[in-house]
Formats: sequence, C-alpha cells, structure tokens
Amino acid sequence: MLATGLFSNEARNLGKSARTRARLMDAAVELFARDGFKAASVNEIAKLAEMANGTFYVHFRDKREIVQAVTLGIAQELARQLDEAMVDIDDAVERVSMATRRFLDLALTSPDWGRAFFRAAWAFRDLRENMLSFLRADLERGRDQGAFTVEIDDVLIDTFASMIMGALFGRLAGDFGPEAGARVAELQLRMLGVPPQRAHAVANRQLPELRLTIAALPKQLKPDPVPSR
Amino acid sequence: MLATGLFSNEARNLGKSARTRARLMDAAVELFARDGFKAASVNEIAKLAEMANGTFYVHFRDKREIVQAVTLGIAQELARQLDEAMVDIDDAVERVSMATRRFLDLALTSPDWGRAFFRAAWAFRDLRENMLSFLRADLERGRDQGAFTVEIDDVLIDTFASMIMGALFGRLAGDFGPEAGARVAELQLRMLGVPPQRAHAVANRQLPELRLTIAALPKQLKPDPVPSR
Amino acid sequence: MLATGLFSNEARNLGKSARTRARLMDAAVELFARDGFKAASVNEIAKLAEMANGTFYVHFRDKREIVQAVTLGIAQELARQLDEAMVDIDDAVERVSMATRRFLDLALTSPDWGRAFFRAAWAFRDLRENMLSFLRADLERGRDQGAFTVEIDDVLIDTFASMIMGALFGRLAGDFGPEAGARVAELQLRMLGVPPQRAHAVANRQLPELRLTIAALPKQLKPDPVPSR
Amino acid sequence: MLATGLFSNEARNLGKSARTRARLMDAAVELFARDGFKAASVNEIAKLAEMANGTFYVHFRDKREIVQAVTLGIAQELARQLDEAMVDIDDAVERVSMATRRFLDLALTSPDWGRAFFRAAWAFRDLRENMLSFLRADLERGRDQGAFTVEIDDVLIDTFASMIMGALFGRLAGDFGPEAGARVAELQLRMLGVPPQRAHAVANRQLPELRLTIAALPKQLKPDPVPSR
DNA sequence: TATGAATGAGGTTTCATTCAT
DNA sequence: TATGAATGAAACCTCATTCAT
Repeated sequence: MLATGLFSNEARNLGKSARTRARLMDAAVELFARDGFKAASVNEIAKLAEMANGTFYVHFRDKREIVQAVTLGIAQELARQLDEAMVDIDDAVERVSMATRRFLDLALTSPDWGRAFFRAAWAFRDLRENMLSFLRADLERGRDQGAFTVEIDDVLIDTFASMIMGALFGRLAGDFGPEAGARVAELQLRMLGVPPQRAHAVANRQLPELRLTIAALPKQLKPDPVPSR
Repeated sequence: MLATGLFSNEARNLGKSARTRARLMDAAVELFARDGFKAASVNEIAKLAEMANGTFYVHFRDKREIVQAVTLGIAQELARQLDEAMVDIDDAVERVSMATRRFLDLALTSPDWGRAFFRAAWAFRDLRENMLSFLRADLERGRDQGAFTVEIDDVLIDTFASMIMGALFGRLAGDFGPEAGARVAELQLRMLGVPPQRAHAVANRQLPELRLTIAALPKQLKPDPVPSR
Repeated sequence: MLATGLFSNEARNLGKSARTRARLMDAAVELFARDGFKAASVNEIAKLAEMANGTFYVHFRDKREIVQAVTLGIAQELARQLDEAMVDIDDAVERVSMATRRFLDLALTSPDWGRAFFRAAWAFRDLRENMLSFLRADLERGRDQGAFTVEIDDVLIDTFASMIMGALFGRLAGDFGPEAGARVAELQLRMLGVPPQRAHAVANRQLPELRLTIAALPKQLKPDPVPSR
Repeated sequence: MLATGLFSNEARNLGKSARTRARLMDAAVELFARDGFKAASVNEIAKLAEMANGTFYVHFRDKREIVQAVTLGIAQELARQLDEAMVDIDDAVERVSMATRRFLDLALTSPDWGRAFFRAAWAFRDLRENMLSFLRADLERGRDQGAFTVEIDDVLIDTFASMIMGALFGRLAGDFGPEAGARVAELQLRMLGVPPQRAHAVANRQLPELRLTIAALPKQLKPDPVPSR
C-alpha cells in the first residue's frame, strides 16, 4: 500500500483526507526528486500514489499547489529537526559545524527529500531566504564571539550555503561518502577564520546519534519569477 | 535576421549549413536560459531562429542533441577563454583567484550563456568533471608551491566549484553586483590557507580588461543518469 | 444561509427534504442563468447551496433532472402568476397586451429566472408548447371577438412568442428599458390588425402594480431531441 | 473524404493548409449545429474532419478561434448572398419582404449553417449588431418612402429580427414548412403599417429561383460578456 | 537543405456520478 | 438524509517528431 513515505508517517493519525493528501505528497517527493518539478506529471503522481488522477484535484487545486506543499513541508521539517539538534549548543563554531553536518545527515536520511530540497533551493527564493536567515544568525554570533575573523555579508552567507548545497549534491550523486559533511564543515571554518587545527578538531568531532522525530504540515510558498524551471 | 548570437558569430565564416545550425543553437541558448531545457520547445526554438520547425531536424537528430551541443559549446568556449586569460600566470594563488573572477565575468558577458551553463552544470556530469579537472590542476599547483595548506581532495575541489556556481547564481539573480567575484575569490583563498591579508590583496587586484575572442564548435555530451533534467 | 431564493420561499413550510431540494434549485437557477445548463456544474450548485456535493444526488437522480425541475418550476410559476394577473380581463386586445407586458415584468422580477427561462425556451419543446397553448387561446378569443383581422395559425402564434422572447433578451442584456414591453405589445397588436391608435392606447395603458405570490412545485419535462443544449 | 462542406467548397482552389482549415470548419459547423459551441469538442471536430486532434491546433489557436471563424464566415456569407439577391430592389416594402424570405431560404439551404447561425445570433453581440444595421437601413428607407407608418426605433428593429429568428427556429425544428417565410414577412409588413392586402400580396409574390455562389473567408469576432454559453 | 502540415501520445484540469460512513 | 472522498472519462491543449514536397 506504500503508506511508507515521511508525509504519510506524519499524517498516520489524522483523518482520511489528510492521509490521502500525504500519500500524494510522498509520491510527489519521489517523482520531483527523480524528474524535477516540471517533468513530474500529475497523472504519474496519482498513479504512484495508487489512486485515480481525479483524486489529485480533490486535495490540491493544481500542480503548483503540491509543489509548494511538498517543498515547504520538507523545508519546515528539515529546519525543525536541525533546530532541535542544535538547541543546546552555544558556541558559534560548534553551531556552524553542526549545522552543515547535521543538515546533510538529515537531508540524506531520505534521499528523495534531499533531492527535492536541492531542486527547490534553486527554484524558490522564499525558501532560500528562510534558510539563509538561520545561517546569518549563527555567523553573526560567531563574529560577536570573536571566533570568526571574516566580515559577514550577503556574499559570505550565500557562499556558505552554496558549499552545503554542493556537498548535498555530491552525496546525492554518490560522489562523496558520509565523511564529506565533516570535510566541508572544516573548509567552512577555515574560510571563516577559525585556526586550522581547531577547524579540523571541531568539524570532525563525533556527533550524537541522529534521532528522528515527526511533525507538522505545510502552508504557502511562491516560486521565483526568474531563474526557475 | 538575428544572426547576432555567439554561436552564429563563431560560425560566420563557415558554410551555410553550419550557420543555420548555429542560429538554432543561439535561439536554443536563449530559450534554455529563460525556460530550462525541458520547457523550451523545438517549435519555439525554430521560430526564434526564424526558420521552419522541420529544419530543426535537418541539423539535430532530436532535442537531446541540441541540448548537448549548446551545453558543450558553451562549456568549451568558456574554458577556452578562461585558459587564454590565464596562460601567462604562474603563481597558483593568482591563478585560482583569476579563475573564479574571470569565469564569472565571462559567464556574465552573455547572461543567457551564464544561465544555460548554470542549468547544465547540474545536469551533465561530463561537463562538470571537465571543468573540475582544470581546477584540480591549479589547486595542486598551489599545494606544490606551498601556498595552500589545505589537503587537496575531491570534496575540496567540488566545494570550490560550488562556491563559484553559487556566486554565478547570485549574480544572475541580481542579488550580487560585480564585486561578488573578488569577494568569493578571497573566501576561497582563505579556505585554502592563504593568509587573510594576501587573500584580500590578491582577490581584489585590478584585472586586465576582458578581451573576448571567438572560436570552435562542439561534439558530444551525455546527460547524467540520475539527478538531471 | 441564503434560503432566500424563490423556490426556497415556496418550500418554506414544507418538510426538511423539500427545503433542501428547493435550496439546490435556487442555486441551480442562479448558475444556469449565469453559465448555461451545460457549464453549470453539480459541484458548484451544491457549493452555492451550502451543502456537500453528494447531497445533490439524494434529491435528484442526475443533472438532467434538476434542469427539468428548475425549468418546469419556473415556467409553471410564471404561467400561474400571469394567469392570476389576467383572470379578470375579458377583452382579448387587453389580454394580449397584458400577457406580453406582464410576462416581461414577471420574468424580470428575478433576472436569474428570466435568463434561465430564456435558455429553457429554446431547449425544451414541452415548455414551449405549454406556453404557446395559452397564447393561442387569447389570440383565438380576439379573432372571435372580431378584434384581430389576421388569420390565427401556428406561424402567427410562434411569431408572437418570438417577439416576446426577443424583448426578454433585449431587456436581460440591458439593451432595452422597462418601456420595451409596451412597445412590443403595440407592435403585436398592429400585426394582429388592431387599429394603430387603439394599439398604442391599449399597449401603453397604466398597469396595476405587480403583486407577487408564491406557489407550487414541478414534476417532469423532457428535452428536445434536436436543437438543444 | 467528406470534402463536401461549404467552407471546403469555398477553399477548394486554395492551398493545402486552407483546405485543411476549411475541412475543420465544416466539421465544426456540423457539430456546433448539433451540440452547441460549448458541447462540441475539439477532438470530435478533428475526428469528424478525419485528422489527428493535434492538427486542429495547427490551424486554430484554440477552440474560441474556430467558433469565431465559423460564425463570422457563416454570417458574412449569408449577408453577401442576401445582399446580392436584393441588389436590384428599390422599394422598401419589397426589400423588407425579400430580406426575411430570402434569408430564411439561404439559412435553410444548409441546415447546419442555419442552426449554427441561430446559436451564434444569441451568443455574439457583434454579429447581431452587424445584421441589425442592414435591417435598420431598409426600415428607414420604408419610412422615408412613406410606406411604413410605424416609428423606427431599436425595439422595432430588434423585434423585427426576432420574428425572423423565430421563423428560422421553427423551420429548423421542422415545425414549419417553406411557406413560413412568406407568412412571417406578411406579419412584419402588417406590423410596419403596410395595408393588409398589399402586405399579403407582396409577401406572397413568387421569388426568383435561389442561385448560390461561393465566396470569401473570415477574420474576427468577440463573444458577448453576458448572456452566452 | 529547407519547408511546414500532420501526427498522436501525453499533459493539466473538470466534472457527473458513486459509495462508504 | 447528509456527507465528502474517490472515481475515471473526457475536455482542452502542447510538443517532439515525421514526411511529402
């Protein structure tokens, strides 16, 4: 019955409608990851979710809406889990390293989510800016703590994010193994001005096991006008 | 007559067939940049190139083929020009800074090319690896010259490339101005272990004016099996 | 709660089932008037009636049935009210003038009803013939009273009706004002052979105020085989 | 091969594209007549025209466009033929009688055209007003010649047209025979103030045989905002 | 080579209707 | 009675590709 996707899991205790909607979203994630937002067809989503194509439109006004729901759902869930994982950490150097490494772990927990997130990151400015604002806070914290010697500006933040996304891509493509997260975190810390030894030490510190929890549902998101799909 | 695109320019002294083909490629670049590879339609390409849709298939076996031709053509041309710009430089620190800054300048000379390149970079592994091999050479040179203290591995190279691509995206989206290239180059040098002052100095050194030349034509390219489209 | 339509009003003292049915019919009239029989959708009718779409099929076997019910209901109600308004009039000249003028007034009391009636008139032969039989009686009365010099045949009756429908259309479209009824009645009387002065006088006579009452419910109606939809 | 419709006939000496387009228009007329503009489907039109559904969109941007082309084509052709038939007649009484009778003859030459015209008349204000302007000219001529005693206003013209349309409907529905045209013309003349004997005489005068000729092609037309389909 | 009409599979979306609750 | 999720046929339209000229 395939009710195995993460959205279905989140919705397993909700009403029938919510569960059907979640099944569609799970199917959509899978196809978005494989084919992209544009190439994935509504009919195929419905077929993969094992329901009639008309059913799709009972739950989503149109294709745009499921793209938004899936995208936002993934972003929110990743952000929530990342936040949870970092709640106890105060040191900015640790936080920045943790953010990169944990984010990659989380996004790779379900490669479909990772792939869909990767696509969405280029397509939706809202989502991008939302993620970047968290990053900015930690980078500024590091500057204020005197740990980072580099100036914090938009280019830095964006570049920092690009390094993470590059690592995500490499891992999804199978080019890199699990150690890539630590490696990229180390490079980031070097870039920020953390002394090489400390950068290496912090970035390679053993992380506590990843404990996954499940949560809420999405709302809104509007696509970039320009460089999307 | 629109014979103004870069491919048409390259082909201006070739036979009629080559010139027709080039006009199609110029039209394709424009539409690929605006709509993506999937959404750009063959009919629209032919219309923009001011010829009958059937003519398209005289010059390309199918849509895949023009995507490859355009993509590879752009990559080769960018690589050629970049190479030319760097031919006299020996110092790896200078080379690496120059590569990032010049590449961005070149790719933004024609935003359509930049956009098409950006899309292609994620879609075609061959193209990616081709670009990365040049990078690797310069990074290893820097290590051998004792300028870079960081270990050179695949993750580093890929990360370095991601930083460039992130900057390209930001510039195409209008988020960054022309200074972004120098800024990213500086961040890269810091990451590689170049002392901050030198990194800043080299990355912000005045560049010789960009002199554009025109050249050769493409052949082959196969798309990634997995995370493309 | 919108229980304000004419059918709901008629059914206000009946059982709950009848009232629900009436609410659906009121919603249907509104949408039929706006969109036509074909374009009005069952889901939209139910939504406008503020109930679940499934409820529709508790009260009507299918869409055809509500079209018939609404159509016949409107026709019967218009005929009843027209009849009531004319019950005291004996002179055929007065009756014919009154029929045209009052019918237009009645049909325009609720533009939705007028529009729906207009559409139905071309679509349902039964309804048409039902209306025409009343007309025939008055025309024959006029002939027998010596007021009309024209021969009474099917073409005359139909033509007479067409003049009314044309006026209805013009008024619904906003092309004509309230005076159109008198004008058309005058033209009809001239056509029938009433002397112009008398035609003018009778057609422009002040009408007693329109007093609306409410009444019964529909049953049956079958669509024309040929030139409908 | 069905290349028998009137549009195909008109286009029989034109290029292949025009002939295909005409075949589609002939098929469309047939289906519009039977099912209405809304209910007739593009796929069915293509099927009836014996071509692939995609071919439809080679010749028409969308369904609206073929509705306009067919509608305007019919109206123009009917107007042209009617004009031709009346070119030698000066007497307004004769002209008015001729217009009604000949129009009905023409429209019934091809019942599909008649039916499509009937539908279009209610749906497209432009078309309606175009036809009415010809009518107005003849009615004013009659007034100026002293033949009509009635006042010429919008309601009169519209009513006059409604009488014709009513007769067309009756003939299409099979309710009336060929004599209906003369009968309606007589009623119209009576309405206008022509003395009954003259009205009868003129309306029943033998008409010269109908000689059909073929002609030009359509351009433009926009649908009514309000009371259409 | 070049043309452009023709094809038909497949995309998104709507909608009358059914059915389990 | 009432609900509303589910269905699947069918609507409009797009597009890569073929083919006769």
